[in-house]
Amino acid sequence: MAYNYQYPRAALTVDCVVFGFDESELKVLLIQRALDPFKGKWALPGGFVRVDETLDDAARRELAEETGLENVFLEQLYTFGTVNRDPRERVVSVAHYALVKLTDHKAKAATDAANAQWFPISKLPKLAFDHADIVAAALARLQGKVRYQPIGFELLPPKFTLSELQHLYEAILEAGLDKRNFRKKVLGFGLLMPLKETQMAGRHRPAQLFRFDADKYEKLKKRGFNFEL
Amino acid sequence: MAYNYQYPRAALTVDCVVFGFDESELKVLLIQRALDPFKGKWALPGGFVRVDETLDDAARRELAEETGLENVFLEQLYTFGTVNRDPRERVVSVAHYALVKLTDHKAKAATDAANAQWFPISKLPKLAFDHADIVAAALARLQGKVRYQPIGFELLPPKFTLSELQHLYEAILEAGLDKRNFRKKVLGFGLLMPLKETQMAGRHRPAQLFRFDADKYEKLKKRGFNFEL
DNA sequence: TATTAATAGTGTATCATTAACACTATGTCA
DNA sequence: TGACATAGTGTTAATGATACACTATTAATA
Repeated sequence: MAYNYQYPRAALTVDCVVFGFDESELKVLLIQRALDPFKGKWALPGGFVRVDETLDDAARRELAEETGLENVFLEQLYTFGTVNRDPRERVVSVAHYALVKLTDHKAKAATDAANAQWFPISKLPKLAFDHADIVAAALARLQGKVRYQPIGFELLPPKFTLSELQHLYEAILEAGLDKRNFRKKVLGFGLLMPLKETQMAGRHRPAQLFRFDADKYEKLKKRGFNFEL
Repeated sequence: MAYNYQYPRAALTVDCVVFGFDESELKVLLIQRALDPFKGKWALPGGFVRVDETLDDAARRELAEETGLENVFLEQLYTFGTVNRDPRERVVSVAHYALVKLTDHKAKAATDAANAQWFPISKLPKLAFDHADIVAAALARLQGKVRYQPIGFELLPPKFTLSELQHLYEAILEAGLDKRNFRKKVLGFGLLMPLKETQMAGRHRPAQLFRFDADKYEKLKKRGFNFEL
């Protein structure tokens, strides 16, 4: 690898596909652009990487600045580097995806991120740049990952019912799941702790609440345990 | 996303983990560095991304320049962006991994890439920068990918025996496989075409040669066929 | 207070897949 | 022609996946 300063450099950004789950729908958080190009268009939250921060740090900083979100599940997805992604100059973007609990975010949404809005994944508006490609890649990754890693819990509140969990998986995988088989499988992992509370909701039988045991998950993961759905 | 030219920019490179397979061993192609830092140390082939080429193009160009390899299987792996990867300045590297048929490469090795050398994955020298991390990530990816996509053929000559294929998978997965179950499974995919030739090798029964049917694979892949090992 | 509506919760039987296992076949070389 | 080295081949048992239907509990209402 030779060093060479004579060439112009690409600009480096991070973009984030933020997933949330609410009312049986998978949603994505978008920002309305204030400046050209694509002024007024919806886009992914993101921005420039500073020379003194890692890619992960940059993604978290932009997320906090533009949406008020902090301490979320965040992973690098893919780096998008086609030459004309940006109409002005060469910009390479390291895309990430994040999973957030919508319940946490709702309070902050009004304050920090007036121009941020959740859209159902099936009804996204036209997006700026190649952001539609990035969302597609993120969804594919989420669908793949959810099959063998229990990351779905990042999208649910700390206490949830098995029905809510099943609806989440059905929304992500875009497929119906058998109730009995689903419960058998997820309870079999031993990562769901039943709480003493139940969730009362309207005119029907209340449901058992569970929480996800993250400590136990970490221990089992280290032993190479398999969480394939 | 706001544009801002006032900050210094990170330099952007690509690096490639090139895998090969020979004599029952998985190998990685390394370059001996001619310049400081890490002068004389072994490193991954790679270099700067130009403003008028995609990341994929950059990786292929560097591979051709430094190792003489062309038309190889190449995929983006992960982008490494810790702040002090490079002792001189901020450098973000988009890592790729490549799979090559060693038989193809051997002829070229002497001419194009005098300072390139294959190392068994289990006996790598100390590497420059964070290249050891990159190799580890590439190996993990290869091990994961090989379970559900028939990419192993990229590492074998066009004609190969089932024993060679099994040894390859054993080398990648670092695990022994049952001969009968392995043959049953891979032949069951219907992607291996038996040739009329056999491979004579030394003092034992000659083995049936096969070739991988890439066209058939593409067709089945589009229909969502599952190639899980 | 009996009925209805709405979701929670539960078990079994069949089918498909995976895992374990050992011997015969065919060539070369001494 | 016997020894050696690798190729090639099926069956059984265990495990995991799939398909499937009814009862239980609550709130609302008649």
